[in-house]
Amino acid sequence: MPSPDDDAKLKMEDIAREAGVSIATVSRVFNRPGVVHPDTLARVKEIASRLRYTPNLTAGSLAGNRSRIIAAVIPTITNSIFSETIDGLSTVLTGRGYQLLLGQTSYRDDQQAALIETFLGRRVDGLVLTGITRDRKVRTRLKSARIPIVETWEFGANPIDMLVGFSNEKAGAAAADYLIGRGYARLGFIGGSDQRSGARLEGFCHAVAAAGIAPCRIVRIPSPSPSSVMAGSQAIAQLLHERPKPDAVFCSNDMIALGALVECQRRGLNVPRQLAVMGFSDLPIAKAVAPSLTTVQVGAMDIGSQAATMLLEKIEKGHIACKRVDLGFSIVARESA
Amino acid sequence: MPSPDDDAKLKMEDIAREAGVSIATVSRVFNRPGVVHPDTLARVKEIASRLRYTPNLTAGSLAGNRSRIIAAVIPTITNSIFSETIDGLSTVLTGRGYQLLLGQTSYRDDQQAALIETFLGRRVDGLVLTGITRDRKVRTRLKSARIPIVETWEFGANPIDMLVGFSNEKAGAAAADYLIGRGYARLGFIGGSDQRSGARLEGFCHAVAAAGIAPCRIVRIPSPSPSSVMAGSQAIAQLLHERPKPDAVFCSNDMIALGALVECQRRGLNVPRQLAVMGFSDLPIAKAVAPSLTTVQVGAMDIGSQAATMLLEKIEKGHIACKRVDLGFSIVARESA
DNA sequence: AGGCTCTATGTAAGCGCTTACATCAATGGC
DNA sequence: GCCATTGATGTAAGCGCTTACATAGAGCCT
Repeated sequence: MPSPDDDAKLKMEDIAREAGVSIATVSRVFNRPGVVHPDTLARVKEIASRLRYTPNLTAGSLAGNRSRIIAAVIPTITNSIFSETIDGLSTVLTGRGYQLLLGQTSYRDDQQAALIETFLGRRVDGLVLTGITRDRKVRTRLKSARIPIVETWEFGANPIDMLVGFSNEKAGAAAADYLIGRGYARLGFIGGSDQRSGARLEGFCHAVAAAGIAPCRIVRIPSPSPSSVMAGSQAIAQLLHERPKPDAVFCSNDMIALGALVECQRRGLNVPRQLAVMGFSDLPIAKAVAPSLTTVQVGAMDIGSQAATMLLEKIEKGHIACKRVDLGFSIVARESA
Repeated sequence: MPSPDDDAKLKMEDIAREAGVSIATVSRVFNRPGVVHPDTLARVKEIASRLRYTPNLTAGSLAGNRSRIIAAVIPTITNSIFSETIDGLSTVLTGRGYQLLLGQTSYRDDQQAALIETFLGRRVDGLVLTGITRDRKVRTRLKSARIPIVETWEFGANPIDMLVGFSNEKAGAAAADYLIGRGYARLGFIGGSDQRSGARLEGFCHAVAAAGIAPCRIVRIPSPSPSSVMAGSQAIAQLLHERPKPDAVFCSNDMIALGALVECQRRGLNVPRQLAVMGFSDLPIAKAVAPSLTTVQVGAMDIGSQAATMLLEKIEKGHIACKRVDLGFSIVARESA
């Protein structure tokens, strides 16, 4: 009968003894295999795997002052756009030997600050934040932490460190311009109440004003919403009460737009003839519904992979050529608008 | 001009010196505030916050042999059912002072094994796995790791440690029985090719056979599918070629069902009159679409929160009363079937 | 042969905490 | 008044690694 927890308390020392080398050499085998003699390398590896030894990464982190952990702070993972970003992040990180620590804020600033504090205490090697952090105190704290940080999902002038995203304002304006260009003249907007939806709304309204048409009708949904789809249906119902009725509506995400679509169908309204509906983010579902959803494509997953790539470059090289990446957006014209 | 990274290298020693106490006392202030004198407690806390001291959790983990990190391994975060589970997990863990390390397998067993190995090296306090692990080697490794482990999304007899889920087979059978009870007699099945979808299919087919009706038509979608919705549309198209045509179809998740719904709508087929469609998991969207989706409700988020709760109980008390929790499922009858 | 350089490995000093145990003063029972 | 008890704090030994520096041998040049 083998010891019940043989591998549990195995340490480098045990491998070193067995292989007749020093602890340092075993450490090198795992961290810089290139510098150890091929024979030694093979022997140590063989012994380690035979004994089922797994290096204690916590000890390694402490001694090496490098955790190989990246933390990401997002509003909520249940919003598909953020899970896409996390997917992109996670895939790149895992491929490069890093792990992902995940925190959700539920759109609450105090939660965000608390999570950041914990992650800094954990001595993560890098941090991915959703949106641009505006809180002065948090910004200061983050800057003095001196670790690579990427802010995402927005684009602006003064990131804490690095930035990957796009201009939500321009995207909102582009959506308005697209609708106006298609001949719609009574535009509605349905959006969340977070910062980024706000920016889209702003851009949207500016473009509407610039085109000299009537100001748009607005419905905003409280941020931690149980179901965006349902909220979208309700919001469109509200918008349809207005006179004159809107002939097109821009929704600040695809799920809301989907809710709008469904509600139109339920009321027998033809989309886009009687009401055009436009979404935002181009989730896989946008292309699959009928009528397919005209939307603004923003590469949610790319934001994640790009953020990971930048973080790793900065961590490993110590500096990075381009701190701000504008991934842009594009209008995907489909059937709904 | 303040030191540029004043808080970066602050340690307990600095706080202890400033407060005129020993390091041990500072440690107690953070870990067992109850045992230190109220005056001392207040003084140390004040100094720590004034100096912006954050304890190094990595050092704490090493010394205390407790990381306060739980790792979760899921196939992919982009599948809503798993992001709901992660949401449940994350919310409970954060509320109790734990962090979540996330890993995606993309439905690949080698990836799963590699992730588990890394997480064990990280000395996580607990592990959440998706599905029941069948690989002998991995099971052995996991058992000898002697940390609390919860397997999820299935229910069976011999978990590695703990288990929270439901019987996919019974759920599949229940879906078949429901459809049969509603008078449908030519049943189709569309599902993923993972273990759990397989179990649902099995239950479904058994129930169909038991009812003495014709065996069901089956379409299986390769597992890492870019879009379940699209795949659902394509699969239903395939199924509609069969003769006699199915009069009802059970989809192993709501997104596939949604794709089926859309395709029916596109072809002008009335749901449920010409074809009944039933989903699985009861995502928020199921209730919101038109026709609303009849589905099997399984509490994806509850699986996460329950897993977290069990893990923490076992970690903190050392044992747990009930190692296997069957969350069950229920049929939610709506318009589509 | 002496002195270089280069490669492979060993030595040992931490990394910043936690915690068992020791200490000491105050308290209370008898 | 003495001793046992309790509460608050200090002492110091690690936790399991990484890494700067030291060492030793091999190969090469002059």
